Parts: sequence; structure tokens; C-alpha cells
Amino acid sequence: MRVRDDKKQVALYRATIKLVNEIGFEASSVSKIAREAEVSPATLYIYFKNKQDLIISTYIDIKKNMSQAILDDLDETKPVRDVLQQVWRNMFTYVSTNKEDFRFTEQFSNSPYHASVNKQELEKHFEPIVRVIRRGIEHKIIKNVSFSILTAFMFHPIMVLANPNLCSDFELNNESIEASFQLAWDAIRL
Amino acid sequence: MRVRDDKKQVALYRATIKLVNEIGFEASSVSKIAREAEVSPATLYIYFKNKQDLIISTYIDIKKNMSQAILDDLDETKPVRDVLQQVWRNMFTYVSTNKEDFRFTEQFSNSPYHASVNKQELEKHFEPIVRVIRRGIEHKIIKNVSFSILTAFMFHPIMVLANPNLCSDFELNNESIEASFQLAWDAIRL
Amino acid sequence: MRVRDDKKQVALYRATIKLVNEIGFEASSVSKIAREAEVSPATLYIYFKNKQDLIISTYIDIKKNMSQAILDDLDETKPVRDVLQQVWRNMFTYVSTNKEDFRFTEQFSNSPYHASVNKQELEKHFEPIVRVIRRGIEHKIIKNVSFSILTAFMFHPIMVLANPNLCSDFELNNESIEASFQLAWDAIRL
Amino acid sequence: MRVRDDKKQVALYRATIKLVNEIGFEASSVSKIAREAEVSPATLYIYFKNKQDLIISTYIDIKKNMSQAILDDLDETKPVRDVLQQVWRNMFTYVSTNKEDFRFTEQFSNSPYHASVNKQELEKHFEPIVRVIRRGIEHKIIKNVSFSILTAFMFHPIMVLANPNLCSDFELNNESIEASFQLAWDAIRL
DNA sequence: GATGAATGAGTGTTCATTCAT
DNA sequence: CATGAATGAACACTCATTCAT
Repeated sequence: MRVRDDKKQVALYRATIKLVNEIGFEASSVSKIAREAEVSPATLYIYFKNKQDLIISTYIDIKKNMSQAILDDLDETKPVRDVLQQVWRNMFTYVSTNKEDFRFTEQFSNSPYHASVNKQELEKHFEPIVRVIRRGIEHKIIKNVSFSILTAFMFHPIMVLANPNLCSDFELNNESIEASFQLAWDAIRL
Repeated sequence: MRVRDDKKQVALYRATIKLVNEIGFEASSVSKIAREAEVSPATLYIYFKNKQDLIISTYIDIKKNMSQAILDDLDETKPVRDVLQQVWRNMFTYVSTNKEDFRFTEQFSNSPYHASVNKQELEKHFEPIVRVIRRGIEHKIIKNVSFSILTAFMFHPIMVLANPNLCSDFELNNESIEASFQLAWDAIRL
Repeated sequence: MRVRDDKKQVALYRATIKLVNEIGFEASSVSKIAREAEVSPATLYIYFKNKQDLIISTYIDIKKNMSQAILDDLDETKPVRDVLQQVWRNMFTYVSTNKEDFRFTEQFSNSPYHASVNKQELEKHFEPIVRVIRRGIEHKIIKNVSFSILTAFMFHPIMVLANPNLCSDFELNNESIEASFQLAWDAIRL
Repeated sequence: MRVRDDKKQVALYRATIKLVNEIGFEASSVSKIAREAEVSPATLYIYFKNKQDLIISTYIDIKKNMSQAILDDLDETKPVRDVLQQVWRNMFTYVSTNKEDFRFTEQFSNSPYHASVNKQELEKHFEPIVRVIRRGIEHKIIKNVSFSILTAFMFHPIMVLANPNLCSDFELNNESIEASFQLAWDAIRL
């Protein structure tokens, strides 16, 4: 019996990300993805139930890697501001070294596939961030407003700034990262 | 492409928005859009060059209406903070009274069609906002950082907060709007 | 506007019958049927909702023609035996001049499509036969057993005899038709 | 095609019969049959040359069991009518205790596979019935018409009556079996 | 002997677009 | 102007079968 080849699964993830970024979900047909990954379209269906499963699995795979990279070296005993700054830096590092993956998640979030993802499962991976923000609120360091508002100002601007499609004039460097973190921090702090 | 019946053109815009919101770009075929607008698929090609033209035109149409609504009653002689607060309020008003249109632009921004839009042309409509921010920087009221950073914190959180897909727990009311504006202002002010 | 071409619908019926007879339902793909009818597969979907609709419509079309041919010149005032004999003759005439159509209905009856047909609607067309048999029972000319049994002996043997697949040694001619009718009549009469 | 494990062969027969009855030939794919039989698709090809071989073998297997059951306790020295009545009873017994197998043969007879079966080989198993009918003709008990006609009236109605698909109102019990045999006998006797 | 992996060829169906009226 | 008819090309997916172990 032939044995399952992990390389094929990874190749399919990469092909999916590449094509979706280049031509969008609409045009990324199963056969194009398979061709890009250098497998038969039929083989794809050994690794994934269907197109939706392929795309959602790709998303979840990215998200897991992402949360690991962002939370890896976090020292939660440090002051709230320092922890968030570290997250901020990690995010930019991750985004700038994994632009393709990041861009894919951006597209995914606004696609109809997004509705089919178990968000709670995914958010679990980002729990440490929730904890530190909660600590900030308790210690009267961070504004006591709803969580949605805080993350909208704390993290979503990263997505925009890191997306060259939207911010062609933002240069990703240490200086600009620190400068923009200052805005984020000013927004949420008391 | 000979244009005549304005009602048909508008019907096609509405049908496009409705279907894209309901089933996404991928599933919104020309014939479905035509059926929804109660015209023949062939008629659609009288008003628009092709599917891409239809979708981009729909987007531009929304954006024009949007800028008008947001900038309509702006009094640029008022203090910087007041002007921006007015813009902030107008945006939320527009979004909450034109949820469908707004949701379409969200989807559009993350679709491959977005690359084909002449952004400068569109940004022209938002010129007054640029002016007031520039004034804020000159008067040392607003942080002197790149324009991208400022708008990322000033306006992009609105998109997130107003998108129930992303912020299911954010309630759109006067109080929450003012509270979130406070964060936006704190982010950018000196 | 182009106008719908009745010839195409008929060509699709003929192609379906021909192919199903030759290679069976399984192998009669939509594209093969379309090629045989000399239309595009996509065109087929203008005339029929899907493959099932095409096949069931073909069946119903045949059945209607069939009932008309069989019951056309029936004189219900004649003696029971004479009426049934006329039906018997008509059936053989129909079968021998429409072998393809008949063979199709045979295949159809044993396919899964059969379950999706409104049988009552179809049986209505054969009502005159029901009437004459009922008369025969009332007048003590025909055995008083269930309708199923009577038709199983009266009409089903025709299907067998007329199917050269099953009865390669049965020759369809006036003599053999009359001879076999004698068996049918002996079976059901008192 | 190396044969070994009889259990697997039988499991494949049963799986084929079950699936074909449930979803038809068209939908009964090799992999579904293999899954139902709890073997790998590749294993199936050890026992059978290909799909057609599997299906035809299944048919022949059933037919052999069937002929055995029908002819098992036949006493050819008895009067013609009694022998045929016994066959008639045996058939109904077989059909009602092996509904699945019977239903499969019904479907098979109207499929294109039927053309590929060596019928002479199969008919050999039913030779005793041929003998008794021939005897009936010689003794002027049975009508002297072609063999096809006789069997069409003698045996084919059984298939119809026993097929609940075609005769939903026929109840299989001793009384109805004897009553319907009377029709069969009246049809063929002189 | 037995198997899951692998695939080219095919399935039914829909697509964006053009044609003929 | 407006339209339903028409279609080649593509879609997501499954098929019967073979391969490699």
C-alpha cells in the first residue's frame, strides 16, 4: 500500500494560498489549485472533503501558526503595555515574514467561507491576549469599554497597515511599528 | 452598451448588492443578477460592458453616495475634533441606514476586483477629510505621522465595529459611537 | 430574440431513447445524449431542468403516445372479449412499429427513475381498459380476482413476447398474435 | 484475480445486491460496494476482473441458488399440472424469502449487463421445467404453441406479481398464489 | 493476499457571453 | 431597446482502475 504523502497536503495549502491571493476565491478552481500543487484534482479529494474543506483547513492551519508566532515568547508577568507592545511587534514580524499567509486570512475573513468556521475554537489560541487586556482594565490602565472596541483599535489597524493593497505608503520598519503602536496604546489606555 | 432606462440600471445595482451580500461574489452569476433585477441577461450587457464592469460600477456608485452622505453637512470652520466627530457620526449613520451597501463595499474591498478600481478618483470625494486632518497636524493637535497610520486608527475601526460579522457584540447606539470616537481621537491626537 | 426550436426538444427525446436502449441509463450521459441530438449540453438544460427531468419527460411523452395508439379506435359497446382483443392487437401494432419507444419504457420501469413518476396521472390514460375489465367481472365473463392478477396475465406477457431480448424465438405476426391472445383470454375468463 | 477468502467473495455479493437494490446500478460505484463489503476497492479486483464481472457473477450466483430452490423437491413422475403447481409454489416461496436477490435479478434483466450473460448456460438449470411442459404438449394437456408463449404466460406473471413495485395491491399468501396459478394453468392448458 | 493512495477520464451542471429576432 | 435561445468552456466532484507497499 502506498503511504500518504505529507508533502502533498502542504503543497495543496501553499497552492491554495498562492492562487487565492493572486486571483481570489472565485477564480481559484479546484483544478487550478491541483495543478499549482502538482497533483491530480482527484488526489486533492483524498486530502480534503471538498473545496470548502480545503479552504477552511488552509485558514485554520495559518491561524494556528499565526497564534503560535505571536504568543510564543510572551511574558505575561510584565506590565500590560509591554506585553501588548510585544504582541504588536510579533504581529508585524509575522505579517512581514508571512505576507502571503496573512493576505489569505484577510480575504478569507470577508468570504462566505468565514461563516462556516468555529470561531470559539480559534479564539482559544489567542486567550493570553484577552487575559492581559482584562488585567489592564482591572488595574484602570485600559479604558473600560467593550472588548470589540478595544480590539478594533488595538489590532485591526495592524491588518490595514500591513496590507500594502490598502496602505501603499506605509513602510514596515521598526520606527513605523513603534510609532503606530503609540497610537494604538493611546487609543485604549486611560 | 446603450444606456436608456435608468430604472433598469438601478435595479441591476440593487440586485448585484443584494445577491453579493446573500451568496457572495462567487455564486452571484450574471443570470442570477439579471433574474433578481427582472431583466434578461442580454439586457444587462446593454448597460454594462461585462460582469466586472457591473460590479465595479456598483461599487463606485455606492462610494459616491457614501461620500456625499458623510460630508454633506460638514462645517470645516469648526475645531478639528468637532469636524472629525461629525464625520464619525455621519459614517455610523450611513452604515446603519445603508447596511446592505456598506456590506457590499466590505466584500468588494477584499475581492480581486478591488485592484481594478481607480482609487485616486474615489479618494477625491473624501478630500475634505484630508484637509481637516492636515490642519490638525499643522496646529499640533494631531500626531505628525504618516497619513496611512492616522486613517488606519481613525476610520478603519469603524468598518470593523459596524460589521456585525466581525463584531457581533458591538451595539450601534449613540453612547457606543461616542465612546468609540473617544478612542479614535485619543489615538491620533497629540 | 431567437425562438424556441421544437425540433430540438424532439431530437433530445429521440437521442435519449436511442442511447438508453443501446447502452443503458448508466452510460447515457448528458453529453452523449446532447451530441447524439446535435445540440450543446448546455442547450439541453434550456429544455429540461436536469437529466432526471429529461428522462422522465421522455417516458411520459412515450406513454401518452402509446395510450393514444392503443385506445384510439376502441368501441366499448362491443363484447368484452372483442374489446380486449382489439387492445391486444393495438398493443402489438404499437410495439412492433415503435420498438425503440417500447424498449425504453421497459428499461425505465426497472430504473430508479420509475419511483419519481406520478403513476395515477399516467394510469388515467388507460382508464377505458379498466372499465371493460370491470364490466367483464360484473357480467361473470372474467374471473373475479384482483386487478393486479388479471393485468399480470392479460398484458404483461405482451411485454415479454414483444421484447426480442427475452423471446428471441417469438415471431410477431397475425397468427402468433391471435394465438397468444387466446392464452390471455383463457387465463382470465371464467 | 487470485481467489482465497470465500467470506470476502460472499460479502461482495451481498454488498452488490444491497446497494443495487437501494440506489440502482448507476449509483452503485465500485468504491461504495467495497465500503459496504468492508474491503478495499483494490481487494475487489482480486476476486473479480472488473465491475461488470462482479455484477454478472452476482447475477449468476443468485440464479443458481434460485433454480436449486425451485427444482429441489420436484417429483417429475406426478401429473403435469401438479408438477407445474409445485414449481409455481416454490417460486413464490423463493421470491418471498429472498426478496433482495429477486429484486436484483429484476433490475439486472433490464440492464445492459443482461446482454453479456450466457443464457444457454443458465437455462440448463431450468431444464426439468422444459421437460414437463414438453410432456404436457405431447399428451395434449397443454396448448401446442411456441415455448416462448407458454413461459410468457406461465412464469412471467410471477415476476410481476411478486414485484411490489409493479403490483402494490397483490398480497402474497397461499390463497392468492393458488388463485393466480389457476389463471396460469387456464392460459396454457388445452 | 490485501490495501489505501493515486489518477486520467468522465460526470451533471452552470458560467459569461453572443446570437438572432 | 430588449430578449430568450444558444453555446464552448469551465466548474466541483466521482468514477473504475492501477500502483506501490
